[in-house]
Amino acid sequence: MARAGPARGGDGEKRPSLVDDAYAAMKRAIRNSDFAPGYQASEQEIALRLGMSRTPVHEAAIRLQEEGLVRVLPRRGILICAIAPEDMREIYDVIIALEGQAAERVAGLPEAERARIGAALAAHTEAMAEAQARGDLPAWGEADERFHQTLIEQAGNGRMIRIMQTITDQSHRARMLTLRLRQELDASVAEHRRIIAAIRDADPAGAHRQARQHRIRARDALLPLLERLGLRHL
Amino acid sequence: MARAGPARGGDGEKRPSLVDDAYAAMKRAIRNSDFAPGYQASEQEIALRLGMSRTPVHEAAIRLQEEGLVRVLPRRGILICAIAPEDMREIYDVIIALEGQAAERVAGLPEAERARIGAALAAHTEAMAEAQARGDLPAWGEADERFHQTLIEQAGNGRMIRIMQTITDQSHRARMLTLRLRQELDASVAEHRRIIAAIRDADPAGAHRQARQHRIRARDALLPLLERLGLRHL
DNA sequence: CGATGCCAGCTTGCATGGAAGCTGGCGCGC
DNA sequence: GCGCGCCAGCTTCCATGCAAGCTGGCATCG
Repeated sequence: MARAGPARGGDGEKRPSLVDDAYAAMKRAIRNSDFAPGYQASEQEIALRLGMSRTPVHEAAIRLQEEGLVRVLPRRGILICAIAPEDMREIYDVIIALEGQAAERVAGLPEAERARIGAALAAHTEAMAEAQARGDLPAWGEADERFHQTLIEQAGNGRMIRIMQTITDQSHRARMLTLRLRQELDASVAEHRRIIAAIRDADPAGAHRQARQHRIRARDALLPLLERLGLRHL
Repeated sequence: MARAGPARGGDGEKRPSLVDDAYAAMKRAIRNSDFAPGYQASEQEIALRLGMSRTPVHEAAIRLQEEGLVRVLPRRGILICAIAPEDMREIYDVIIALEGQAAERVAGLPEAERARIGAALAAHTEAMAEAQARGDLPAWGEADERFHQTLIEQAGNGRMIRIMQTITDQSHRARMLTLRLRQELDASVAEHRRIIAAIRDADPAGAHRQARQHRIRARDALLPLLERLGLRHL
Protein backbone atom coordinates (compact mmCIF):
# COMPACT_ATOMS: atom_id res chain seq x y z
CA MET A 1 0.00 0.00 0.00
CA ALA A 2 2.59 2.49 1.07
CA ARG A 3 4.75 2.30 -1.98
CA ALA A 4 6.88 5.31 -1.57
CA GLY A 5 8.19 5.84 -5.06
CA PRO A 6 7.11 8.22 -7.74
CA ALA A 7 4.94 7.11 -10.62
CA ARG A 8 7.92 5.62 -12.38
CA GLY A 9 7.72 2.46 -14.40
CA GLY A 10 8.79 0.30 -11.54
CA ASP A 11 12.47 -0.47 -11.94
CA GLY A 12 14.90 2.33 -11.23
CA GLU A 13 14.46 3.45 -7.65
CA LYS A 14 15.98 6.90 -7.29
CA ARG A 15 16.37 9.33 -4.53
CA PRO A 16 13.12 11.24 -4.73
CA SER A 17 13.27 14.68 -6.24
CA LEU A 18 11.53 17.68 -4.77
CA VAL A 19 8.71 17.09 -7.21
CA ASP A 20 8.26 13.61 -5.80
CA ASP A 21 8.34 14.99 -2.28
CA ALA A 22 5.69 17.53 -3.12
CA TYR A 23 3.58 14.88 -4.85
CA ALA A 24 3.77 12.52 -1.90
CA ALA A 25 3.11 15.23 0.64
CA MET A 26 0.09 16.59 -1.18
CA LYS A 27 -1.32 13.16 -1.78
CA ARG A 28 -0.95 12.27 1.88
CA ALA A 29 -2.52 15.56 2.90
CA ILE A 30 -5.50 14.84 0.69
CA ARG A 31 -5.82 11.26 1.91
CA ASN A 32 -6.17 12.21 5.56
CA SER A 33 -8.17 15.31 4.81
CA ASP A 34 -5.55 17.81 5.92
CA PHE A 35 -6.62 19.30 2.65
CA ALA A 36 -10.38 18.96 2.85
CA PRO A 37 -12.36 18.56 -0.36
CA GLY A 38 -13.33 21.93 -1.74
CA TYR A 39 -10.31 23.55 -0.14
CA GLN A 40 -8.49 25.89 -2.45
CA ALA A 41 -4.86 26.74 -1.90
CA SER A 42 -2.34 28.77 -3.81
CA GLU A 43 0.76 27.03 -5.06
CA GLN A 44 2.86 29.63 -3.32
CA GLU A 45 1.26 28.79 0.01
CA ILE A 46 1.84 25.06 -0.37
CA ALA A 47 5.38 25.66 -1.57
CA LEU A 48 6.06 27.74 1.51
CA ARG A 49 4.64 25.07 3.78
CA LEU A 50 6.81 22.40 2.16
CA GLY A 51 9.89 24.57 2.13
CA MET A 52 10.42 24.67 -1.62
CA SER A 53 9.67 26.95 -4.52
CA ARG A 54 6.56 27.01 -6.66
CA THR A 55 7.91 24.93 -9.52
CA PRO A 56 7.94 21.47 -7.93
CA VAL A 57 4.56 22.11 -6.33
CA HIS A 58 3.15 23.09 -9.69
CA GLU A 59 4.49 19.97 -11.38
CA ALA A 60 3.20 17.73 -8.62
CA ALA A 61 -0.19 19.41 -8.97
CA ILE A 62 -0.22 18.50 -12.66
CA ARG A 63 0.30 14.87 -11.77
CA LEU A 64 -2.40 14.96 -9.14
CA GLN A 65 -4.76 16.60 -11.59
CA GLU A 66 -4.07 13.84 -14.08
CA GLU A 67 -5.14 11.38 -11.38
CA GLY A 68 -8.30 13.30 -10.65
CA LEU A 69 -7.44 14.28 -7.09
CA VAL A 70 -7.19 18.03 -7.66
CA ARG A 71 -7.96 20.58 -10.30
CA VAL A 72 -5.50 23.27 -11.22
CA LEU A 73 -7.55 26.38 -11.88
CA PRO A 74 -5.65 28.83 -14.06
CA ARG A 75 -4.57 31.79 -11.98
CA ARG A 76 -6.79 30.74 -9.12
CA GLY A 77 -4.98 27.97 -7.37
CA ILE A 78 -5.29 24.30 -6.62
CA LEU A 79 -8.73 22.92 -5.81
CA ILE A 80 -9.09 19.68 -3.89
CA CYS A 81 -11.67 17.59 -5.71
CA ALA A 82 -14.77 16.42 -3.89
CA ILE A 83 -16.44 13.08 -4.55
CA ALA A 84 -20.18 12.91 -5.19
CA PRO A 85 -22.35 9.79 -5.04
CA GLU A 86 -22.38 9.79 -8.82
CA ASP A 87 -18.59 9.54 -8.75
CA MET A 88 -18.81 6.56 -6.45
CA ARG A 89 -21.16 4.91 -8.90
CA GLU A 90 -18.61 5.43 -11.66
CA ILE A 91 -15.77 4.18 -9.52
CA TYR A 92 -17.62 1.06 -8.50
CA ASP A 93 -18.52 0.23 -12.07
CA VAL A 94 -14.87 0.29 -12.99
CA ILE A 95 -13.93 -1.76 -9.95
CA ILE A 96 -16.63 -4.32 -10.67
CA ALA A 97 -15.34 -4.82 -14.18
CA LEU A 98 -11.63 -4.92 -13.42
CA GLU A 99 -11.69 -6.97 -10.28
CA GLY A 100 -13.79 -9.64 -11.93
CA GLN A 101 -11.26 -9.84 -14.72
CA ALA A 102 -8.37 -9.96 -12.26
CA ALA A 103 -9.94 -12.79 -10.27
CA GLU A 104 -10.55 -14.71 -13.45
CA ARG A 105 -6.94 -14.43 -14.48
CA VAL A 106 -5.65 -15.39 -11.05
CA ALA A 107 -7.84 -18.48 -11.08
CA GLY A 108 -6.24 -19.47 -14.36
CA LEU A 109 -2.70 -19.48 -12.99
CA PRO A 110 -0.74 -22.69 -12.36
CA GLU A 111 -1.48 -24.70 -9.26
CA ALA A 112 1.53 -23.53 -7.22
CA GLU A 113 0.78 -19.85 -7.77
CA ARG A 114 -2.87 -20.29 -6.94
CA ALA A 115 -1.99 -22.03 -3.70
CA ARG A 116 0.34 -19.24 -2.68
CA ILE A 117 -2.10 -16.49 -3.62
CA GLY A 118 -5.00 -18.32 -2.02
CA ALA A 119 -3.07 -18.51 1.22
CA ALA A 120 -2.31 -14.80 1.15
CA LEU A 121 -5.92 -13.91 0.39
CA ALA A 122 -7.13 -16.24 3.13
CA ALA A 123 -4.78 -14.63 5.63
CA HIS A 124 -6.17 -11.19 4.86
CA THR A 125 -9.71 -12.52 5.12
CA GLU A 126 -9.01 -14.12 8.49
CA ALA A 127 -7.57 -10.81 9.66
CA MET A 128 -10.87 -9.21 8.65
CA ALA A 129 -12.87 -11.77 10.59
CA GLU A 130 -10.74 -11.25 13.68
CA ALA A 131 -10.90 -7.47 13.41
CA GLN A 132 -14.64 -7.73 13.11
CA ALA A 133 -14.82 -9.90 16.22
CA ARG A 134 -12.80 -7.28 18.09
CA GLY A 135 -14.95 -4.50 16.67
CA ASP A 136 -11.80 -2.93 15.24
CA LEU A 137 -13.08 -1.21 12.13
CA PRO A 138 -9.85 0.44 10.96
CA ALA A 139 -8.11 -2.93 11.06
CA TRP A 140 -11.01 -4.46 9.17
CA GLY A 141 -10.72 -1.79 6.51
CA GLU A 142 -6.99 -2.25 6.13
CA ALA A 143 -7.24 -6.01 5.83
CA ASP A 144 -10.01 -5.62 3.28
CA GLU A 145 -7.86 -3.22 1.31
CA ARG A 146 -4.96 -5.66 1.40
CA PHE A 147 -7.19 -8.47 0.15
CA HIS A 148 -8.30 -6.51 -2.89
CA GLN A 149 -4.84 -5.10 -3.49
CA THR A 150 -3.40 -8.62 -3.49
CA LEU A 151 -6.06 -9.87 -5.85
CA ILE A 152 -5.29 -7.15 -8.36
CA GLU A 153 -1.53 -7.32 -8.04
CA GLN A 154 -1.36 -11.05 -8.56
CA ALA A 155 -3.23 -10.79 -11.82
CA GLY A 156 0.01 -9.39 -13.21
CA ASN A 157 -1.39 -6.52 -15.24
CA GLY A 158 0.53 -3.32 -14.56
CA ARG A 159 -2.04 -1.09 -16.21
CA MET A 160 -4.84 -2.62 -14.21
CA ILE A 161 -2.86 -2.13 -11.01
CA ARG A 162 -2.29 1.50 -11.84
CA ILE A 163 -5.91 2.18 -12.72
CA MET A 164 -7.12 0.55 -9.53
CA GLN A 165 -4.59 2.50 -7.51
CA THR A 166 -5.82 5.73 -9.01
CA ILE A 167 -9.49 5.20 -8.37
CA THR A 168 -8.83 3.70 -4.96
CA ASP A 169 -7.03 6.91 -4.08
CA GLN A 170 -9.99 8.90 -5.31
CA SER A 171 -12.46 7.00 -3.20
CA HIS A 172 -10.32 6.55 -0.09
CA ARG A 173 -11.96 9.33 1.90
CA ALA A 174 -15.45 8.12 1.08
CA ARG A 175 -14.56 4.62 2.14
CA MET A 176 -13.18 5.80 5.47
CA LEU A 177 -16.28 7.85 6.13
CA THR A 178 -18.72 5.07 5.44
CA LEU A 179 -16.77 2.29 7.09
CA ARG A 180 -18.51 2.74 10.43
CA LEU A 181 -21.92 2.84 8.85
CA ARG A 182 -21.77 -0.46 7.07
CA GLN A 183 -23.80 -3.24 8.49
CA GLU A 184 -22.72 -6.07 6.25
CA LEU A 185 -19.15 -6.77 7.23
CA ASP A 186 -19.76 -10.48 7.65
CA ALA A 187 -21.15 -10.71 4.14
CA SER A 188 -17.81 -9.45 2.84
CA VAL A 189 -15.90 -12.13 4.69
CA ALA A 190 -18.16 -14.85 3.34
CA GLU A 191 -17.85 -13.52 -0.20
CA HIS A 192 -14.08 -13.31 0.06
CA ARG A 193 -14.05 -16.97 1.03
CA ARG A 194 -16.09 -17.86 -2.01
CA ILE A 195 -13.65 -15.97 -4.24
CA ILE A 196 -10.74 -17.81 -2.64
CA ALA A 197 -12.48 -21.16 -3.09
CA ALA A 198 -13.01 -20.51 -6.78
CA ILE A 199 -9.35 -19.57 -7.20
CA ARG A 200 -8.22 -22.70 -5.40
CA ASP A 201 -10.54 -24.79 -7.57
CA ALA A 202 -9.01 -23.30 -10.72
CA ASP A 203 -12.44 -22.02 -11.69
CA PRO A 204 -11.88 -18.77 -13.62
CA ALA A 205 -15.51 -18.22 -14.53
CA GLY A 206 -16.59 -18.80 -10.94
CA ALA A 207 -13.89 -16.51 -9.56
CA HIS A 208 -14.95 -13.82 -11.99
CA ARG A 209 -18.59 -14.17 -11.01
CA GLN A 210 -17.89 -14.20 -7.27
CA ALA A 211 -15.60 -11.18 -7.39
CA ARG A 212 -18.14 -9.28 -9.45
CA GLN A 213 -20.99 -10.17 -7.16
CA HIS A 214 -18.98 -9.14 -4.14
CA ARG A 215 -18.36 -5.67 -5.50
CA ILE A 216 -21.87 -5.29 -6.88
CA ARG A 217 -23.32 -6.05 -3.49
CA ALA A 218 -20.93 -3.58 -1.84
CA ARG A 219 -21.94 -0.92 -4.33
CA ASP A 220 -25.63 -1.57 -3.80
CA ALA A 221 -25.12 -1.30 -0.05
CA LEU A 222 -23.01 1.83 -0.20
CA LEU A 223 -24.74 4.04 -2.74
CA PRO A 224 -28.13 4.20 -1.00
CA LEU A 225 -26.26 4.94 2.19
CA LEU A 226 -24.61 7.95 0.63
CA GLU A 227 -27.84 9.14 -0.92
CA ARG A 228 -29.75 8.76 2.31
CA LEU A 229 -27.17 10.73 4.21
CA GLY A 230 -27.33 13.46 1.61
CA LEU A 231 -23.57 13.47 1.27
CA ARG A 232 -23.37 15.53 -1.85
CA HIS A 233 -19.63 15.83 -1.79
CA LEU A 234 -17.04 14.23 0.40
CA MET B 1 -12.00 11.25 -31.28
CA ALA B 2 -10.35 14.57 -31.98
CA ARG B 3 -11.40 16.32 -28.85
CA ALA B 4 -9.21 19.34 -28.96
CA GLY B 5 -9.28 20.48 -25.38
CA PRO B 6 -6.85 19.92 -22.58
CA ALA B 7 -7.51 17.33 -19.91
CA ARG B 8 -9.92 19.63 -18.16
CA GLY B 9 -12.95 18.36 -16.33
CA GLY B 10 -15.26 19.12 -19.18
CA ASP B 11 -16.91 22.47 -18.65
CA GLY B 12 -14.75 25.54 -18.87
CA GLU B 13 -13.34 25.72 -22.39
CA LYS B 14 -10.44 28.12 -22.41
CA ARG B 15 -8.07 29.37 -24.98
CA PRO B 16 -5.36 26.74 -24.88
CA SER B 17 -2.20 27.62 -23.05
CA LEU B 18 1.26 26.90 -24.37
CA VAL B 19 1.29 23.78 -22.22
CA ASP B 20 -1.84 22.57 -23.98
CA ASP B 21 -0.28 23.33 -27.34
CA ALA B 22 2.83 21.37 -26.44
CA TYR B 23 0.73 18.49 -25.12
CA ALA B 24 -1.37 18.30 -28.26
CA ALA B 25 1.60 18.62 -30.58
CA MET B 26 3.60 15.93 -28.85
CA LYS B 27 0.65 13.59 -28.65
CA ARG B 28 -0.03 14.03 -32.34
CA ALA B 29 3.62 13.49 -33.16
CA ILE B 30 3.60 10.25 -31.21
CA ARG B 31 0.33 9.09 -32.80
CA ASN B 32 1.61 9.32 -36.33
CA SER B 33 5.09 8.17 -35.45
CA ASP B 34 6.82 11.48 -36.15
CA PHE B 35 8.32 10.56 -32.82
CA ALA B 36 9.05 6.89 -33.28
CA PRO B 37 9.01 4.58 -30.27
CA GLY B 38 12.40 4.42 -28.66
CA TYR B 39 13.24 7.90 -29.87
CA GLN B 40 14.79 10.06 -27.24
CA ALA B 41 14.64 13.82 -27.46
CA SER B 42 15.75 16.60 -25.19
CA GLU B 43 13.15 19.02 -23.94
CA GLN B 44 15.21 21.87 -25.29
CA GLU B 45 15.07 20.41 -28.76
CA ILE B 46 11.31 19.95 -28.71
CA ALA B 47 10.85 23.39 -27.23
CA LEU B 48 12.87 24.88 -30.04
CA ARG B 49 10.85 23.00 -32.65
CA LEU B 50 7.59 24.22 -31.15
CA GLY B 51 8.82 27.76 -30.69
CA MET B 52 8.46 27.98 -26.94
CA SER B 53 10.66 27.62 -23.90
CA ARG B 54 11.42 24.45 -22.01
CA THR B 55 8.86 24.91 -19.26
CA PRO B 56 5.65 24.16 -21.16
CA VAL B 57 7.28 21.23 -22.91
CA HIS B 58 8.36 19.83 -19.57
CA GLU B 59 4.88 20.15 -18.10
CA ALA B 60 3.29 18.55 -21.14
CA ALA B 61 5.80 15.72 -20.84
CA ILE B 62 4.68 15.12 -17.27
CA ARG B 63 1.11 14.72 -18.47
CA LEU B 64 2.13 12.38 -21.25
CA GLN B 65 4.18 10.34 -18.82
CA GLU B 66 1.17 10.04 -16.56
CA GLU B 67 -0.69 8.59 -19.54
CA GLY B 68 2.08 6.15 -20.29
CA LEU B 69 3.04 7.54 -23.68
CA VAL B 70 6.51 8.75 -22.75
CA ARG B 71 8.96 8.43 -19.93
CA VAL B 72 10.80 11.42 -18.56
CA LEU B 73 14.27 10.18 -17.73
CA PRO B 74 15.92 12.42 -15.15
CA ARG B 75 18.63 14.43 -16.84
CA ARG B 76 18.46 12.31 -19.95
CA GLY B 77 15.47 13.48 -21.88
CA ILE B 78 12.09 12.32 -23.01
CA LEU B 79 11.77 8.74 -24.21
CA ILE B 80 8.90 7.71 -26.45
CA CYS B 81 7.49 4.50 -25.01
CA ALA B 82 7.39 1.40 -27.13
CA ILE B 83 4.64 -1.19 -26.90
CA ALA B 84 5.51 -4.85 -26.51
CA PRO B 85 3.14 -7.80 -27.07
CA GLU B 86 2.94 -8.14 -23.30
CA ASP B 87 1.61 -4.57 -23.16
CA MET B 88 -1.03 -5.42 -25.71
CA ARG B 89 -2.06 -8.35 -23.56
CA GLU B 90 -2.48 -5.99 -20.62
CA ILE B 91 -4.35 -3.45 -22.68
CA TYR B 92 -6.74 -6.03 -24.07
CA ASP B 93 -7.50 -7.42 -20.64
CA VAL B 94 -8.55 -3.98 -19.49
CA ILE B 95 -10.59 -3.41 -22.62
CA ILE B 96 -12.30 -6.79 -22.30
CA ALA B 97 -13.36 -5.98 -18.77
CA LEU B 98 -14.48 -2.40 -19.30
CA GLU B 99 -16.24 -2.78 -22.59
CA GLY B 100 -18.28 -5.69 -21.31
CA GLN B 101 -19.35 -3.56 -18.39
CA ALA B 102 -20.18 -0.64 -20.67
CA ALA B 103 -22.29 -2.79 -22.97
CA GLU B 104 -24.16 -4.17 -20.01
CA ARG B 105 -24.98 -0.73 -18.75
CA VAL B 106 -26.08 0.52 -22.15
CA ALA B 107 -28.39 -2.47 -22.52
CA GLY B 108 -30.00 -1.48 -19.23
CA LEU B 109 -30.96 2.00 -20.38
CA PRO B 110 -34.56 3.02 -21.15
CA GLU B 111 -36.08 1.99 -24.44
CA ALA B 112 -35.68 5.37 -26.18
CA GLU B 113 -32.00 5.65 -25.37
CA ARG B 114 -31.29 2.11 -26.46
CA ALA B 115 -33.02 2.72 -29.79
CA ARG B 116 -30.96 5.83 -30.42
CA ILE B 117 -27.68 4.20 -29.41
CA GLY B 118 -28.50 1.04 -31.34
CA ALA B 119 -29.04 3.11 -34.47
CA ALA B 120 -25.71 4.89 -34.02
CA LEU B 121 -23.86 1.62 -33.43
CA ALA B 122 -25.58 0.03 -36.41
CA ALA B 123 -24.56 2.94 -38.62
CA HIS B 124 -20.92 2.52 -37.66
CA THR B 125 -21.14 -1.20 -38.24
CA GLU B 126 -22.66 -0.71 -41.69
CA ALA B 127 -19.84 1.69 -42.49
CA MET B 128 -17.43 -1.08 -41.55
CA ALA B 129 -19.16 -3.57 -43.82
CA GLU B 130 -19.09 -1.12 -46.71
CA ALA B 131 -15.45 -0.23 -46.15
CA GLN B 132 -14.62 -3.90 -46.09
CA ALA B 133 -16.46 -4.43 -49.38
CA ARG B 134 -14.44 -1.60 -50.89
CA GLY B 135 -11.22 -2.97 -49.40
CA ASP B 136 -10.74 0.36 -47.66
CA LEU B 137 -8.92 -0.62 -44.49
CA PRO B 138 -8.36 2.82 -42.99
CA ALA B 139 -12.08 3.55 -43.26
CA TRP B 140 -12.82 0.17 -41.68
CA GLY B 141 -10.52 1.00 -38.79
CA GLU B 142 -12.06 4.40 -38.24
CA ALA B 143 -15.60 3.07 -38.26
CA ASP B 144 -14.58 0.32 -35.87
CA GLU B 145 -13.02 2.89 -33.57
CA ARG B 146 -16.20 4.97 -33.69
CA PHE B 147 -18.32 1.94 -32.81
CA HIS B 148 -16.31 1.20 -29.70
CA GLN B 149 -16.00 4.83 -28.77
CA THR B 150 -19.78 5.22 -28.98
CA LEU B 151 -20.36 2.14 -26.89
CA ILE B 152 -18.14 3.43 -24.12
CA GLU B 153 -19.36 7.00 -24.22
CA GLN B 154 -23.01 6.04 -24.01
CA ALA B 155 -22.42 4.08 -20.84
CA GLY B 156 -22.10 7.46 -19.16
CA ASN B 157 -19.08 6.77 -16.99
CA GLY B 158 -16.55 9.56 -17.28
CA ARG B 159 -13.78 7.62 -15.60
CA MET B 160 -14.30 4.68 -17.90
CA ILE B 161 -14.20 6.97 -20.91
CA ARG B 162 -10.96 8.49 -19.74
CA ILE B 163 -9.32 5.14 -19.05
CA MET B 164 -10.31 3.78 -22.43
CA GLN B 165 -9.07 6.93 -24.12
CA THR B 166 -5.71 6.55 -22.43
CA ILE B 167 -5.12 2.94 -23.34
CA THR B 168 -6.52 3.45 -26.82
CA ASP B 169 -3.92 6.15 -27.30
CA GLN B 170 -1.24 3.77 -26.09
CA SER B 171 -2.22 1.05 -28.52
CA HIS B 172 -3.05 3.24 -31.50
CA ARG B 173 0.20 2.62 -33.36
CA ALA B 174 0.00 -1.13 -32.85
CA ARG B 175 -3.56 -1.15 -34.14
CA MET B 176 -2.59 0.76 -37.26
CA LEU B 177 0.29 -1.58 -37.94
CA THR B 178 -1.72 -4.75 -37.64
CA LEU B 179 -4.83 -3.54 -39.40
CA ARG B 180 -3.71 -4.80 -42.78
CA LEU B 181 -2.73 -8.17 -41.40
CA ARG B 182 -6.02 -9.10 -39.90
CA GLN B 183 -8.01 -11.73 -41.66
CA GLU B 184 -11.15 -11.68 -39.61
CA LEU B 185 -12.79 -8.40 -40.42
CA ASP B 186 -16.12 -9.99 -41.19
CA ALA B 187 -16.17 -11.69 -37.81
CA SER B 188 -16.01 -8.26 -36.20
CA VAL B 189 -19.02 -7.03 -38.15
CA ALA B 190 -21.04 -10.09 -37.18
CA GLU B 191 -20.07 -9.71 -33.53
CA HIS B 192 -20.96 -6.03 -33.55
CA ARG B 193 -24.39 -6.97 -34.82
CA ARG B 194 -24.84 -9.43 -31.99
CA ILE B 195 -23.89 -6.74 -29.47
CA ILE B 196 -26.39 -4.35 -31.03
CA ALA B 197 -29.08 -7.00 -30.97
CA ALA B 198 -28.56 -7.63 -27.27
CA ILE B 199 -28.74 -3.90 -26.55
CA ARG B 200 -31.95 -3.57 -28.53
CA ASP B 201 -33.40 -6.55 -26.69
CA ALA B 202 -32.62 -4.91 -23.34
CA ASP B 203 -30.47 -7.90 -22.48
CA PRO B 204 -27.65 -6.60 -20.27
CA ALA B 205 -26.12 -9.99 -19.54
CA GLY B 206 -26.14 -10.89 -23.21
CA ALA B 207 -24.67 -7.57 -24.24
CA HIS B 208 -21.94 -8.00 -21.66
CA ARG B 209 -21.15 -11.49 -22.90
CA GLN B 210 -21.15 -10.52 -26.56
CA ALA B 211 -18.95 -7.48 -26.06
CA ARG B 212 -16.52 -9.54 -24.01
CA GLN B 213 -16.40 -12.31 -26.54
CA HIS B 214 -15.81 -9.85 -29.33
CA ARG B 215 -12.76 -8.40 -27.64
CA ILE B 216 -11.47 -11.75 -26.45
CA ARG B 217 -11.54 -13.06 -29.98
CA ALA B 218 -9.81 -9.96 -31.27
CA ARG B 219 -7.11 -10.36 -28.64
CA ASP B 220 -6.64 -14.02 -29.47
CA ALA B 221 -6.31 -13.14 -33.13
CA LEU B 222 -3.93 -10.25 -32.58
CA LEU B 223 -1.48 -11.50 -29.99
CA PRO B 224 -0.23 -14.55 -31.92
CA LEU B 225 0.13 -12.28 -34.92
CA LEU B 226 2.43 -9.97 -32.98
CA GLU B 227 4.41 -12.87 -31.55
CA ARG B 228 4.80 -14.54 -34.90
CA LEU B 229 6.07 -11.35 -36.48
CA GLY B 230 8.53 -10.96 -33.67
CA LEU B 231 7.45 -7.39 -33.08
CA ARG B 232 9.16 -6.89 -29.78
CA HIS B 233 8.36 -3.22 -29.56
CA LEU B 234 6.25 -1.00 -31.75
C1' DC C 1 -30.01 52.97 -2.57
C1' DG C 2 -28.47 50.03 -6.46
C1' DA C 3 -25.52 49.28 -10.27
C1' DT C 4 -21.34 49.91 -12.67
C1' DG C 5 -16.61 50.73 -13.59
C1' DC C 6 -12.06 50.73 -11.96
C1' DC C 7 -8.07 49.54 -9.51
C1' DA C 8 -5.08 47.16 -6.27
C1' DG C 9 -3.52 42.92 -4.98
C1' DC C 10 -2.86 38.27 -5.59
C1' DT C 11 -2.25 34.35 -8.55
C1' DT C 12 -0.37 31.68 -12.10
C1' DG C 13 1.97 31.20 -17.04
C1' DC C 14 6.17 31.18 -18.96
C1' DA C 15 11.19 32.36 -19.58
C1' DT C 16 15.59 32.00 -18.02
C1' DG C 17 19.86 31.26 -15.13
C1' DG C 18 22.67 28.69 -11.96
C1' DA C 19 23.86 24.27 -10.29
C1' DA C 20 24.13 19.38 -10.12
C1' DG C 21 24.02 14.82 -12.29
C1' DC C 22 24.87 11.63 -15.99
C1' DT C 23 27.24 9.93 -20.24
C1' DG C 24 30.69 8.93 -23.19
C1' DG C 25 35.17 9.39 -24.67
C1' DC C 26 39.96 10.38 -24.04
C1' DG C 27 44.25 9.75 -21.88
C1' DC C 28 47.04 7.61 -18.57
C1' DG C 29 48.87 3.81 -16.08
C1' DC C 30 49.78 -1.09 -16.15
C1' DG D 1 46.44 -4.14 -25.61
C1' DC D 2 43.36 -3.35 -21.64
C1' DG D 3 41.13 -1.18 -17.93
C1' DC D 4 40.34 2.69 -15.07
C1' DG D 5 39.59 7.32 -13.86
C1' DC D 6 38.66 11.85 -15.12
C1' DC D 7 36.69 15.60 -17.52
C1' DA D 8 33.95 18.11 -20.85
C1' DG D 9 29.61 18.70 -22.48
C1' DC D 10 24.93 18.04 -22.37
C1' DT D 11 20.71 17.60 -19.88
C1' DT D 12 17.38 18.31 -16.48
C1' DC D 13 16.06 20.33 -11.75
C1' DC D 14 14.72 24.04 -9.31
C1' DA D 15 14.47 29.07 -8.09
C1' DT D 16 13.11 33.31 -9.45
C1' DG D 17 11.61 37.40 -12.33
C1' DC D 18 8.31 39.55 -15.20
C1' DA D 19 4.00 40.13 -17.14
C1' DA D 20 -0.79 39.08 -17.74
C1' DG D 21 -5.29 37.63 -15.91
C1' DC D 22 -8.75 37.28 -12.42
C1' DT D 23 -11.22 38.72 -8.10
C1' DG D 24 -13.18 41.46 -4.90
C1' DG D 25 -13.96 45.76 -2.95
C1' DC D 26 -14.48 50.63 -3.21
C1' DA D 27 -15.79 54.79 -5.16
C1' DT D 28 -18.69 56.95 -8.24
C1' DC D 29 -22.71 57.77 -10.90
C1' DG D 30 -27.57 57.39 -11.94
